Amino acid sequence: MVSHDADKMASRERLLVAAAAEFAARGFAGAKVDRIAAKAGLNKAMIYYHFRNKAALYREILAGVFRSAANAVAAEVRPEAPVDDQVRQFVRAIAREAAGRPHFASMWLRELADGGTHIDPPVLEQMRRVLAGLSGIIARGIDTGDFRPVQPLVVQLTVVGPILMLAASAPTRDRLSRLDGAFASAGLDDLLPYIECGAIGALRGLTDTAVSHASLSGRSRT
Amino acid sequence: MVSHDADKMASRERLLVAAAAEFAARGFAGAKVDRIAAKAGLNKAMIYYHFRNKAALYREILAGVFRSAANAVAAEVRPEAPVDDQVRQFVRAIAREAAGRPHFASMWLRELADGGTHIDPPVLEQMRRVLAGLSGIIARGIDTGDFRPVQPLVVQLTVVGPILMLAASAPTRDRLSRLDGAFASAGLDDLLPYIECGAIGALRGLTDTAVSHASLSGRSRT
DNA sequence: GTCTATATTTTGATAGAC
DNA sequence: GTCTATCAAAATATAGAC
Repeated sequence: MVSHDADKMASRERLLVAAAAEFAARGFAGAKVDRIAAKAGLNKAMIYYHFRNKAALYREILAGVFRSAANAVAAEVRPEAPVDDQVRQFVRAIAREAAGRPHFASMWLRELADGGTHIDPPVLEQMRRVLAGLSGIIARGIDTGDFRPVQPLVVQLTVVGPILMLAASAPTRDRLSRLDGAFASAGLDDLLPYIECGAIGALRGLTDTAVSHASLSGRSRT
Repeated sequence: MVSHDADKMASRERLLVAAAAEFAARGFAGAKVDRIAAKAGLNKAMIYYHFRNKAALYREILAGVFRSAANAVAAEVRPEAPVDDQVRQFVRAIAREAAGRPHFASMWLRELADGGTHIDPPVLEQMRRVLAGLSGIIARGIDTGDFRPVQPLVVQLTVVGPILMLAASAPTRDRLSRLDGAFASAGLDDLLPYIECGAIGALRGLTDTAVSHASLSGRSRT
């Protein structure tokens, strides 16, 4: 975190910030190095002075996004707290990332849609840490007899999915709300209680709706 | 649905199929017209014979994706069924789209990340229909006294979000599962009961976790 | 309806002066 | 460290023959 080369860091950091905005808004292919440089108030050549190429710049940003998320989960979840609270802490950690880092949601969603093309070992390691944090919560909840066994990935999808969609859709909904008010009316404050309620309820098994899904079983892994 | 010009439709349809795959896998900017033409076994110029340009082709596919989803919801949800079942029918309609149309999830997620750049009135109308279907279910559930008032958009995010993430992440998880088994182990069969359980539980208000979220209230609409 | 050939722009990347 | 100038490749789109 401490800057070794204050001179170098200044422009490098500006490029990272500008690139994060550009990549999040337009994706890897849609992002243009000229635009990144302009947004950073620097020349295009500076990108290639600080980074090997466009892909390397993207990877560095992607790793930072997931590292920050993994750190947030690790810092916010208290293993000694009641398991219900741990779930809320996990949800809140993700929500805080989504709210505080405008690029977080878009970059995660894009990476999925792209088929994880840019996921290298450093990025993978951070994704692992996020999922591991949640796995620990569930394991402790099973230990205390509060939760039933559920695949951590399933819980992660149901928690992270809605948060990412809400955050990423904010610009779209703002634009669309002028045409149809139904799209506008939601913030994290509305969503989080609902997510927590659903997640904890499903983990405790309060509602048992695991009935016939025969009609879909043939296509479950497409 | 019936083809007027059998000759014309053949190549046009092949282009639409090829383009859907290309756009879903690489996004609008990442997709290349040369690749679309090659995948359709046609010449690049044929794209401009059948469509005004790349953007028009994309818009037509996007409208089809959402129209199909809206139709599925309208067809599958039975307003006279018990409200719990209606929720399951909605979930299943979305899940069937995600499972049966490989491009469905990626295109929706990308459109969000892109800030809805390509959403024109026809597309918007179909998005409206999906949300309206869910709004109706909730309204009927409130009428019968089974559900409490919740913003339809919030419910849609919690239902659709996880399904899209699961479907879109399938290729990524397949690739990553060789490195870490925790990413692989989930299909729609695992996810759907969990989503239904969570959604119905939250709609009925079985678990009340709507406690203090003061720490986030300041950043809820960022 | 379908293809070849080509015009035009855009874009990622580099060489080299300062 | 930063910029100017420029290259080479790629990509969208069109004109026109068949």
